[in-house]
Amino acid sequence: MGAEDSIEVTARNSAGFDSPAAMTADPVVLAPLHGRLHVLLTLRDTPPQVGRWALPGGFMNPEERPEETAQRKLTEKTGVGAVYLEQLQTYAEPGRDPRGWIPSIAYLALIDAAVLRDSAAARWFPVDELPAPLAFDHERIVADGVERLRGKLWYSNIALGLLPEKFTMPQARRLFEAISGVLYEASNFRRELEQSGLVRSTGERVKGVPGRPATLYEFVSRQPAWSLRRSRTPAMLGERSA
Amino acid sequence: MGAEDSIEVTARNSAGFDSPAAMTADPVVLAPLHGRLHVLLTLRDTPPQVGRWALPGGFMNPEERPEETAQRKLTEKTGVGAVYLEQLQTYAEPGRDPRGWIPSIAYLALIDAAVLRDSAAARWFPVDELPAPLAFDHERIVADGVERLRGKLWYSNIALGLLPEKFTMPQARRLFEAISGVLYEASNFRRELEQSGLVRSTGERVKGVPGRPATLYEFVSRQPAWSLRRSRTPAMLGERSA
DNA sequence: TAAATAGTGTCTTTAAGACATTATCGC
DNA sequence: GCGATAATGTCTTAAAGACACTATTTA
Repeated sequence: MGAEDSIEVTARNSAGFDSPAAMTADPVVLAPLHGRLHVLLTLRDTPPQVGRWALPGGFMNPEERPEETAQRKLTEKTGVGAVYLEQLQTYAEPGRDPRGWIPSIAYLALIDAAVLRDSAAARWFPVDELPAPLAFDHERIVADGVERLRGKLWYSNIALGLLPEKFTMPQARRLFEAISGVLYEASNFRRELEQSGLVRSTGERVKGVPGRPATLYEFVSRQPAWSLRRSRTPAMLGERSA
Repeated sequence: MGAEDSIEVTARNSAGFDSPAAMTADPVVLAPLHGRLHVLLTLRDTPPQVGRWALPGGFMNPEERPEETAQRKLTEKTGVGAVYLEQLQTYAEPGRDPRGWIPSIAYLALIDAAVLRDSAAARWFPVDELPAPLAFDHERIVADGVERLRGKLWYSNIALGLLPEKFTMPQARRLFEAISGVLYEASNFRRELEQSGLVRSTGERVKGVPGRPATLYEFVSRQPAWSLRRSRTPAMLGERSA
């Protein structure tokens, strides 16, 4: 306490009960850079915890949908919007913020690495080399965000939005490798992505590079939330009749 | 507005900004009953939306961890604790609560059907036959909870906590069927559960029932969050070296 | 013995890891 | 031609659906 007492914030509602002092939206902004998964952090320059790296979040307000707040804060820091945004979890442990009762809704946000621009306000860190300690409980939030992305990698098309309009198979593979931290066998990777039906060859080829030129692929559709890994569905047995 | 204006609640923090008027924890309490998945709802008896069925939630406070609030509210309504509790999502759309800015943290809670007791304050409804309309956005929250449970059914041991100390294979199978709404082929189901290593035969048998007596099984361990479905892991290719 | 339910065995399809081989580029 | 990289083909293992058949109880 002591020094941080001065910044404590409290709130009461008009019925006379305690209410949250505020609520923040904190996006875990992830992007693959140099073959590794990175997270965007900002250096805190106002109390509390000045000098620590933190998620690029901000306070919410009653008129804005929480996703919009997360998206807006993110655009303020990076100049670009997220390719993908989904709610992670809400962190509301007592004492997580020294200022008082301030729950945080965390978001998983993916950014297209191609449109990234450097920013004085923010820096990218490899997710497995964070500058410890992070502000508040942000270390745990980053870990949860990374876990969510890796968990959904093969069960949705979540990562495909990070690829450019046209891309090659090795390019897609390296993206998946950067996200998951695992190496995939090239021909098997190709087979799975082709069989998914999500992509289609354009017939064009990359040129000017050493080695056999790679074929360019494009997306059949950019619809969100498809499943890559299919499993067989029962034929004889089916939905239980209500 | 009009009639509901009278119950509007607002809050400001000591820094002079709007703050949430309150925050609620709303558990989606699920249990298999009579072979179907049911959800626990309470009838609202105070404004707003008196007479509508709602999730058995309540207001949070700054001193309590949000899971504790959810667990406590649940015990108040049912007399028992949850076998399983995990955070679902936070709902904070503007206007979701006519009283003002009141976000809700929703939880997925599973209750052991064997210890259920009837309660005047709450009733069980099949998840596909809800009394429409539910209060607030609770219909959507219930749907999200059911989806989460079904999604995790085969990728965790989440459902096994709903079985008694000793159980038979057909019993376990009917539980999975009640949750997923899908029928499983008996011998394949047995194979998967046996191969998972999560359960072990006790050698005992059920008696006094028509038909061949079923063998009783027990859990090897009750540790949470195991994975049932295993997939092969790459042998030659492995973790990327940092 | 008949009906009912539990349990075993096995055939088949297919997802997916491993890896040898071939193709096509720049230099 | 040579090194580099992409693409194809195929062998193998194992997960899992389908289903015929056997076993053991009550009535």
